[in-house]
Amino acid sequence: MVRVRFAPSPTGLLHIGNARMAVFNWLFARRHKGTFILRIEDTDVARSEKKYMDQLIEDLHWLGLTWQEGPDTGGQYGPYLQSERLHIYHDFCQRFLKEGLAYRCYCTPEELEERRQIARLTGKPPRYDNRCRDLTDMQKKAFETSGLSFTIRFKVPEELLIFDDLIRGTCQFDMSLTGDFVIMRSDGTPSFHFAVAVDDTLMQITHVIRGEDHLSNTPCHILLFHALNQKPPQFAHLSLTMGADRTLLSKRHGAFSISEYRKLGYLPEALLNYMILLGWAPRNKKEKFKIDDIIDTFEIGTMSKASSVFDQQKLDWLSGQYTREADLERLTNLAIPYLQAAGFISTDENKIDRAKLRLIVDAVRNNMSCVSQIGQEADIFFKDAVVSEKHLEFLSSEISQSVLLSFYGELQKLATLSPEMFKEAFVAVQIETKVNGKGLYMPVRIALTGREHGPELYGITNILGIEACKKRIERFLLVKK
RNA sequence: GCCCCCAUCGUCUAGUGGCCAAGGAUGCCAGGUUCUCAGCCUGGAGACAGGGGUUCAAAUCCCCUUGGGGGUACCA
Repeated sequence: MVRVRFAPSPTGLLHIGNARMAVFNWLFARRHKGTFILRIEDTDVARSEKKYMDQLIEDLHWLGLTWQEGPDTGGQYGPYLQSERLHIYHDFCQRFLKEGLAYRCYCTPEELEERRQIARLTGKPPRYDNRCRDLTDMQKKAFETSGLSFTIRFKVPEELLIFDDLIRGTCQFDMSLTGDFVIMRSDGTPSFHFAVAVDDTLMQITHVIRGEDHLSNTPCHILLFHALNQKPPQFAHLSLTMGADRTLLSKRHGAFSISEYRKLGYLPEALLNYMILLGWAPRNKKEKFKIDDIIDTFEIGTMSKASSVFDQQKLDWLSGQYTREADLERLTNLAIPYLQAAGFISTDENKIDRAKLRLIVDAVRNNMSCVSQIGQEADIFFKDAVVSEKHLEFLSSEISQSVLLSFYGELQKLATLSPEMFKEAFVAVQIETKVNGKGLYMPVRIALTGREHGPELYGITNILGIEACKKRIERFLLVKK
């Protein structure tokens, strides 16, 4: 039975890079019909906040991920908040101490820092020198009575540690370069390494899927698993995601938190699809897919070993694809808040003409890669054209005037204006004025929208309705009929 | 400095010794779609980091160099 976990620290908003790790854990669990667990690593009380945890859960759910065990869903291996597991780490630590696997270290952070500096300057590995490992009873007693605070360190054997990574193959580390590491901080909270090993053991994790940044922590964790009499899980270290400047993706690169993308109106399935594309390629080469399409062919071992650059343009392309195919009712609902914020429609849901809104959304969806762009695309339907000096001059020309006048004449013959009627009317205008192509459409387009670009004209007129069209044209008729 | 990981078009990738004078996607450029932008369709430019080996044969295996990334904490 496969059991995997995503174990974030609630110290900030969930980022694309981190979310991607969650996605692949989830994907792996689904692929192997296993259990996906959410565990919150909040032992760093100074930086952890409840609001980030809540946001994290919301973001993960929004992406469409679900877990079988977690702080919100419960489960038989809980609690799933490390801050509620402190006594567990404490007990294991006592056992380590009793069994001689760990010891108290009285070195102060300042001393350690100084020794690190010296090691670096002399070209030696900056490891802890294990000096508290073999204190004499006299020395121990002296430290005890002095009241100095202490950490607990794990005794690292000087051996060559070899392990197999599902993505990277065989990895080996010379542990003589590592030095005894801290498992309990002086404030009694566990270090990351210790908490992870204890929890992964107790929660019976079978596969640890995480970022490559943890690769060099892995030997330490394996040592701890051994000390816990636990067979280490299988490891899979995924390559990391970078920004355009090839540095690790971070806040500096812009809007990369999941909630930011949500606010921008990206569809979750598009984001999810894109995140999977980073580091993995579907066998059938179809880059736009539903999870169900790929779930049977997903093999974690085929993932890219090289880190990848996050490409906003490609995300926008994919997102545009999804936006074009999305259910119109859903898209319309998503668009409403943006149109309200722009002041284009009523904040009272009951006063919204939904039928008309659907037409508008449908008319402009081709030009959008995310829903927040609806405002700048759809404003032409809600306010009269603001015409520039240059356009005014264009509309005043003899040809433009003849087209506008002719079109206006056609409108007056009609009671309504369907796309078909519009096309017929334009044929009539074309015959009457002998103008065609750009010269024919552009005066009408600019008079109606104030822009040279936009959706198909017959769609615009259909949505505006005949009266509004007449009114907008009238503004630019120099000789009123 | 020390340790580890990595290296195919700008970007994401296919490629696991012959099917590769390297395929797809995105982005870019051009043409088409007899209104524009977008969309869609067609075409184009664009890469095996460099050097040594191994082999009849190397993008693929080995070594070195270079480049990138990560770690090196009482952060996770």
